[in-house]
This record gives sequence, structure tokens and C-alpha cells, in this order.
Amino acid sequence: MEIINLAIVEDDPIVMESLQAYFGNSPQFDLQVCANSVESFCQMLAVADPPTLDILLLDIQLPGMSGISGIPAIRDLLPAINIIMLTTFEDSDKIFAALCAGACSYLTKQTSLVNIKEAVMTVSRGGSYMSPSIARKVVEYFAPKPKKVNTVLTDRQLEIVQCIVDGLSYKMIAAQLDISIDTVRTHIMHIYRALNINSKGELIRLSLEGEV
Amino acid sequence: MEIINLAIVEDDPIVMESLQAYFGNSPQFDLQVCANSVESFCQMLAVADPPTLDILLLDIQLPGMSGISGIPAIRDLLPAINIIMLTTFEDSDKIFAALCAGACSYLTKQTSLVNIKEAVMTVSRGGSYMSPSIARKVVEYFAPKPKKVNTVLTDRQLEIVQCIVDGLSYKMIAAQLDISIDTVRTHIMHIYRALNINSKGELIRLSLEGEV
DNA sequence: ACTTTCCTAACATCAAAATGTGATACCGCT
DNA sequence: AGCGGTATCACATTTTGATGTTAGGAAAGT
Repeated sequence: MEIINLAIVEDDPIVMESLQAYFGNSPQFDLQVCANSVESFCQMLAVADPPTLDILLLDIQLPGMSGISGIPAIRDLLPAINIIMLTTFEDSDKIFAALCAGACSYLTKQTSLVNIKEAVMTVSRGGSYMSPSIARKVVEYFAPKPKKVNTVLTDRQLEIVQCIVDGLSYKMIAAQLDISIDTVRTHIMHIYRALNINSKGELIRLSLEGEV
Repeated sequence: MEIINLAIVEDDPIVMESLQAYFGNSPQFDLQVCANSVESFCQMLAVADPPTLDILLLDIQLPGMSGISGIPAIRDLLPAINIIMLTTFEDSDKIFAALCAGACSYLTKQTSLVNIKEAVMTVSRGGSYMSPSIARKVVEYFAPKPKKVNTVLTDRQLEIVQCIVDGLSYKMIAAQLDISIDTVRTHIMHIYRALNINSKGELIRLSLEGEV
């Protein structure tokens, strides 16, 4: 079995000790770096012979820079590192901010040491592990939104909108829907009135953002 | 412990038997409905006294309608059901299609029965479980993309792009950036050249899709 | 010192879009 | 039968956008 090179950034001494005791005494892991802030962690990496690290357990609430805002800096120093967030926060904002910054897993601190170990090993195998409640929030991001029913636009108008979003000119829309270009103009004027906008650009933005 | 009302839609008799044997003999579960296609499953629900179902294990590759395209129909009949995809497919397209349709978990068929049970119970507790390799693909959806085109645009050009995405006209951009409208035109012409496009619409689409 | 890149700007031209007014016709509703 | 909403079309005008050429000045690199 390959030995996994670990790092931990955590400011709570109790949690840190617990993680150190658990991972430090296991032959599967080589706990190479421990730090209590992103700043000091980065300092430890900015040496002549930086350690090789596979996985980082990273807290969010830290003195100085937060774990999330520190991710870019860390990935800058270690592009290949896999970052597992380990935090008490469960709000969607922080979860998505962390994932968007490049974290690959997200665990709540209620997670048992056994499960944290499981997550670390899963990640080292190229997978990802998330706490069930976190995973639920993530999948809900994709789930079909409760339709904001479009009372403002008619079916025909939505057809026109789609054509515009597809990049068609008035002339092409007229050809495609087999109506006159003047009719297209009229439709679009009505659409603009209904949405309270006055340019193709705004319409495309609204449509791509799912507002229409 | 609450009993979990289960349904299974699976056309492979071997897999089905294995699941039936496992969940049918466990007191925690009430395996209420088994079907080998979405169509027959929906028929079983279209009765005077439809069963109460908490969780559905759903295959993708099925005779007739695919599992993914069947999700909307199923959710129409049972809005509260939690759908766990159970399939051999691991391609991102299918994963995201299933999640966007409203599935809450996604397991590969390599998943052991014990882990499937774990997933079912996790979901019944309001969480979500995904196979590690699936979870990885999901988090990679959020991860920062390797920078692409935006190396071809200068800072100033990105400013202009932002203004256009915000729905400003050339005139308004000129006013906002305090430059002449001719300069705005020149910038935009260069931007179009750099991105190989030729309209505001395409630019807005690229920008909103994160390509710039 | 020289080149390159970028931001700036003016002038010009044609295509496309935005806006307005007015009109005909169909459909469903009361 | 009459009303409101929708879809259709025409004509006209003004504004905006797309594309081109040319060019000066500032900053940065060779």
C-alpha cells in the first residue's frame, strides 16, 4: 500500500491533537506538515526542499486568512494537492465557495475519525467523499428548480427568445418561423416591454441566467 | 427505527434478484414495488390506492424509456420520492443529466449491497450518497477551470466585456469608462477578433458560460 | 534606441436592431 | 355581438452595432 502524505491546517488544538494522534500513528499515513493557519502553512512550503503532499485537511475558520480564501494560494504552491475541507460550517455558500476554489471533498467536523480516514483514502484513490448532508446540498444544486412559471411571456414569445439566444438575426428568425421580419420585430418589442428591457443583450443574459 | 418503503426499477433479473433477496429479507425495509421498466412502474402507481414510497432504486439502461428520461414522469406521480440511480454508467453526461432531472444519489453497480443499503439509509435520513468516483466528477464540475481564452484578453478588454454582459450600450460603456465611443468600438472589434466571434450575443454567451 | 503591445481616438459605411403607429384576423370568453 | 389578448404584417425613423482604416502616445521589453 502506498503511503499517503498528509498535511493538516487546523487552529483548534483539541481537534489537531486528535487528528495528529490518529494519523500520526498509522503506518499508512505520513503526516508531514501541521499548521494552525494558511499563512504558516504556506511559509512551511516556501523552503528550498518543499515536502511532497498528497492530501490536505483544511479548516475554514482560521486565524488570519480563511481556509477558503487560502485555497488559491495553496494550490498555487502545490497544484496537485487534494484538499479536504474539515469544518463545522454546513451553509451552502461556504460549501460551494470551497468547491469552486478547488476543494475536492467537504466533511463536517462531526465526522468520525474512521470516516475521515475513509475520506482521505477515497480521495487518495482519485475519488471524492462528502458528508451525506453536504452531498445532499450539492445534488440539490443540480435539481430542477421550482419553475418560476412564466406568466409574462407567451409560447410564441418564448420561441422568439430562444431564437435570439441561439444567435439568430431578425431575418433568420423570420425565415425559421416562417413569418415576416416585421412580425418578429413586433414580437420582440412586446417581449422587451414585458421584461422591461430594451436590448438583445439583456434578453440573452436573462435567458441564460434562467430568469425566463 | 422507521421502516423504509422501497421500490426498485431494474431490468437485469440477476441484479433484481440480488436486491430483492437483500432488501426483501430485512426488517428495516419494505420492498413495495419492483418493476423492470419505467412504464410498468408508472402503471403500478396509477391505481386507486398507490403505495407510499420513500426511495426508488433506478437503473438507467432499461427497455423502453431510459431511467433518466423517466425521472420527470416518476416525480410527477410521486413528488416526494428520493431517487437513487444504480447503474453501470459513469460518464459525466449521464450523471449530470440524472442529477438535473432530480435524482438525489448516484451509485455504480459495482457498489456492494452493504454500501447500497448504506446509501438508502443515508438518503432516508435526508442526506445523499454518491460513489467516490461519481462524487469526484461532481466536485470537478465546480472546480476552477484551467484558464483558457482569458489570456488572450487584456484587463481593459475584460472590463469592456463585463460592461457588455451587464447590458450596457456602447454609449453607456463610453460614459462609464470615460473614453470615447470610438475607443469602445475599437476595443470591441479587437475582442471579437481575439475570440473569433462577431456579435454581442456570442460574447455574452461565452462570458456567462465561463469561457472568458 | 527600437519594436511591440496596448489604449486611445476620429472618420466612414453598411447592416441590424429598437421604437412607433396602425391595421387585419383569429380565438376564447361573457 | 362585443371585448381582450395574441399573432400577424406593413411602413417609417432613429439608434446601435459591426467592420474597416489610420494614427498618436505610453509602457514594457530587446
